[in-house]
Amino acid sequence: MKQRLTRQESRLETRTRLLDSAAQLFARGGYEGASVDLIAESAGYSKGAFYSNFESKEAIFLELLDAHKRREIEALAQLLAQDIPAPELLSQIRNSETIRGSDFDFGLLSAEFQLQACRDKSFAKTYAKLHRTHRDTMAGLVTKLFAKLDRKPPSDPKDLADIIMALTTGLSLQGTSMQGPLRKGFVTEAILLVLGIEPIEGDR
Amino acid sequence: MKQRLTRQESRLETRTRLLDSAAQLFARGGYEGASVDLIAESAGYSKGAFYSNFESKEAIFLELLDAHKRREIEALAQLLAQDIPAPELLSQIRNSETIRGSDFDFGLLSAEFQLQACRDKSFAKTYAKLHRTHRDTMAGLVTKLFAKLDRKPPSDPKDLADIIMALTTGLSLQGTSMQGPLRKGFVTEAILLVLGIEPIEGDR
Amino acid sequence: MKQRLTRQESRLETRTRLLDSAAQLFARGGYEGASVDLIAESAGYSKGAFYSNFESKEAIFLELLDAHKRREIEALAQLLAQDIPAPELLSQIRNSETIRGSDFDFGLLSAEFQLQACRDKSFAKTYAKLHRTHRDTMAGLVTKLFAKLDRKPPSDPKDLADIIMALTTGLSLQGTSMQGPLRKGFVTEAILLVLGIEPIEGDR
Amino acid sequence: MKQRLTRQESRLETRTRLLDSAAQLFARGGYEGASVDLIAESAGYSKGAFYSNFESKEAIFLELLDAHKRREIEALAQLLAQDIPAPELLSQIRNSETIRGSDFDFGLLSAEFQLQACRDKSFAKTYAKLHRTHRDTMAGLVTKLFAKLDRKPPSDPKDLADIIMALTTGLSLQGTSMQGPLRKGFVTEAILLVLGIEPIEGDR
DNA sequence: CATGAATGAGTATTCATTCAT
DNA sequence: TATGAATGAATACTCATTCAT
Repeated sequence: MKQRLTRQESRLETRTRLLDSAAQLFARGGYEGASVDLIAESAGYSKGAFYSNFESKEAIFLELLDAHKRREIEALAQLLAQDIPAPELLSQIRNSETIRGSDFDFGLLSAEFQLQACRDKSFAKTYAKLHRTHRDTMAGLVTKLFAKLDRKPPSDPKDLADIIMALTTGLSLQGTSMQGPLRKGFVTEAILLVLGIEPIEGDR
Repeated sequence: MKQRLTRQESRLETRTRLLDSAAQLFARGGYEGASVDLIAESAGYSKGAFYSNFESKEAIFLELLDAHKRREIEALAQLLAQDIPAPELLSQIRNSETIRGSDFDFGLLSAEFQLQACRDKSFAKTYAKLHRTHRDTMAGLVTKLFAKLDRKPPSDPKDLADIIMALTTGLSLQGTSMQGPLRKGFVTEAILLVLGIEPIEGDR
Repeated sequence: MKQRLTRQESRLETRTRLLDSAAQLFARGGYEGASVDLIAESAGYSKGAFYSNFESKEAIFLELLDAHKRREIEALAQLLAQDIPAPELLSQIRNSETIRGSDFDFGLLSAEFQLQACRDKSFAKTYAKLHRTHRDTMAGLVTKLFAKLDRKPPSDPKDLADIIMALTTGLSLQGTSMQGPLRKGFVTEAILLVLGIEPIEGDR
Repeated sequence: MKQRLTRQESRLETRTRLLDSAAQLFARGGYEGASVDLIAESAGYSKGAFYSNFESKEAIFLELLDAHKRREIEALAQLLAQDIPAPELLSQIRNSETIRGSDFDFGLLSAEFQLQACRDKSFAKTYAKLHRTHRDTMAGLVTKLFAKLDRKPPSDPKDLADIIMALTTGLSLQGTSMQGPLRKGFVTEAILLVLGIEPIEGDR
């Protein structure tokens, strides 16, 4: 019969809870709006626990950024790996972007990251690297997509990737700052517009 | 012989200087990054002067937001009023969005506004109203543009307007958080892509 | 009839009180032992008042050090300027060293300064400069004293000055760490011993 | 065949290593400057090991103080026990005080002890007792020295002992807070000055 | 005995805001 | 109206200590 949590497991659980709390709070209140105290408390721990798991507030923020970007890249890479027809691929792009909109908004978090990167050199460096990786993966996706459609991309795939990412962040920011969430499928529609692809019937 | 400034004029000058300083500082360091002290000092006044002219830090931020959006709307309205050929109209869209990139970045400020609006109900309300006006004006522009080109817009002009605005903010954020400014004309190119219009020769 | 304190006077008073509190608390509890909170509170002000008057804890410490050393140097300089017979000069040396032993101990403060200087480069630099000035003034005193006594100093006056200062600090540290204050006149006696001068009758 | 360390030996080794680390760190950074974590880590153990061996940070500091003073007393006692000529005895006094200046500075540690004793009653008591023993031993040395030189001490040997000890600490503090170490032989020279003994040729 | 995760009180410092001048 | 001294709550971070493993 299984004992209580081992030390490793317990530490991992603490880390995870802190990361979850932090993600929510950063998304809701921004980098400045989420205090270490609040993060720790809302995860059910003391400030000390926070600092025994993360070097600083910046560190947890960066770790979150990293994890977020990795997850997106991962999702895109999986899409690329599949061998499915174009229309289905199209319908999946949306999901890779707007996943997990349930308890907190990744788009907002992303905007927050970028805003912070504008102001902090070391943030900027880390961010730039991740962004580049992400962008390249997405450019690959775009290339593949157009190959499947047997058409030529309307612009350099890397630029298209940049535009798609900017659009995602921008719409997310806009949607949240306005009222509720964006009209379902709006982001996809916008992306297809950029790519010059007719929206698939029934997707609107 | 010219008198000294009247009291009214003097007050206006103080306000104006404070607003200018605040705009620059908010753009550079974000809402939290610009302290009242700094704003006042960099305008050549004391904290007291600030509080004589504005009720709070939030108030000046809101006023700035208002002025910024109004200026954009105004610029767009003027574009609409002109009777110029389509190509020239196109080349002016960019400028209406990214003007004054010299000493501070409106795109960033806009992102900051939206982020702040996500977190503050009363901000959000003010922002939503302004955004709607702005969007509608831009939608009008889009409609007119397509009329001139004698083509059908690829989507609801209001949606296109939303997308253009999101794109502008998103690219601005992306550009600043990465390295230097965006490739010249990149924003325009992206907007034309969205609208399904071929980039004009020589604009790239 | 005099009004309330002017702003300048009021500010000065605050500064003075804060400096006094800090001096006492540093002497009693060391650099680390005196918190900014405590300093401010014991002076009857808020933490904010402290920071509106001093840039940092280090700053007030350094200012105290400076003032303390200046006062000592001043006192010695005045002794030098007088035209009094040797015996009286001798009897005054003590007082110049142990002044104001009433509410807090400068010797301790001095030891604290030096200890801190051992650990902080910028402290060390400031301290070294002050020490050198102080030492040179005291060396001048020693030279003059021996001239009056018509004798040759037993060693280089600068070395003698260093020794006298070390002795003062060391004895002060010793005296305080043991029980009560040192036996009256003990420091003088020690100094005269170093200088090879017989203690004057009645001084013991 | 040699066994592994017995439990006792292993415990002793842990204690010893912790004490060594602590001595170095206290000397370098002061009482506050050396954290339990650092002490343990730099000895190659965890915080837990520290608290298995010492009741508290204060306890290890006190134990260090005790050991340090005991070692000095022991060294002096051995000097006393020897039957060597005066000049050689003189040259050995220095070493008994300033030994082990290699990897960390006892003079500084001593100042730190005294400063701490000023602030903590129980520290003060322990310190006073040790100091008295030390002083008396040194006073014995002084007496013996003058007997050998066939001269009368210039003052009460106990006072002379106090002065020598204060001088040592004071010069050590001064030397470290200034730039590099003291001029070689300076402490000895100073002590001889206090005792009214001409520096031996070649010692300078 | 040793580990190291977690605690929680403590530290220096910042900053929007107030108010007597 | 403008000043700037003072407030006090908030913030990121440190560290001696405890205790389940």
